Amino acid sequence: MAVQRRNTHQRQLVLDAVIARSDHPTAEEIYHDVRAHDEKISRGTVYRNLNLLEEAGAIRSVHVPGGNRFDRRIEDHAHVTCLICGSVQDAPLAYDDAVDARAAAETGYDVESHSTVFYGICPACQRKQQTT
Amino acid sequence: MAVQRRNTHQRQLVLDAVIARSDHPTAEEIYHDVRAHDEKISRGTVYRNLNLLEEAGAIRSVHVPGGNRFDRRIEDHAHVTCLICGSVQDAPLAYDDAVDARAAAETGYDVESHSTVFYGICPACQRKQQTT
DNA sequence: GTGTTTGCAAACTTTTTGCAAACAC
DNA sequence: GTGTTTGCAAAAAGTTTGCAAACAC
Repeated sequence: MAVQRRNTHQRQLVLDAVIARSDHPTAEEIYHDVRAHDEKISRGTVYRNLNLLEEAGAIRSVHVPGGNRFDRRIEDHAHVTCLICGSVQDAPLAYDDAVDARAAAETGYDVESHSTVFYGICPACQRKQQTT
Repeated sequence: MAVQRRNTHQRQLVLDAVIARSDHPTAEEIYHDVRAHDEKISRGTVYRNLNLLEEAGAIRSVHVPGGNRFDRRIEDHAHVTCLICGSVQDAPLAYDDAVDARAAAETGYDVESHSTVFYGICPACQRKQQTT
């Protein structure tokens, strides 16, 4: 059975902070944003709630070089990340359920989903490289 | 200009340790394996060389929940990871270059490659769940 | 000989955790 | 009232770094 969850002020603030951003923030960035609304909330509470909200399916996280990023979009979708500055954005890519079954059949894993990350250089970092 | 690289005993040991494993080891596991051959090598040296070898293209790393894993296979390919124990394995999935161009066109990023990770439950963890 | 690399240890970053008080239901 | 959640602070985990000695070329 799932653990019972209570609706606390702090949990709502963390969820709101993730929803307010479209740029896939880090835990530290969420902590910073939440502190702007509540000077007393602690880092531990932010981390605990990010993990609980992810478990509950209210938010998701993206694993990229440089750490974990949180995502308000909970449907399956791809991302692109910058190899220089680490920025993360949504990327268009049709989600193909069929490949999950194929991967399951060939690996023996009970596959639930998949995630694709594109690696490249973001527009801002491209401009900086040209200046070099 | 790329930094000049010297062929040290320690660097070779780290590379050999990655090549010797097919299970996508963590940095700590590589450190442990290398220590079996050289009691004096330090953690710092292992981390430095893993990063240098990855930069040089001799090995790759996979970013999954739970941390970074190293991979002796340097060609593009997919992975499957266990949501319970964190194990990582190669997964069969045709690598499609065309999607990189599409992602680049729609995001403005200069996309170099992509990586797909399947999430699921590995055979061993499936068996443990049945016992519950 | 020159410049890179190593071992060591300390520092840093990020995340988790124990506990008593505060809070949601 | 009962059991969850919070803030705090410490600890844990993972990785990086400064430096003098050692080493590769």
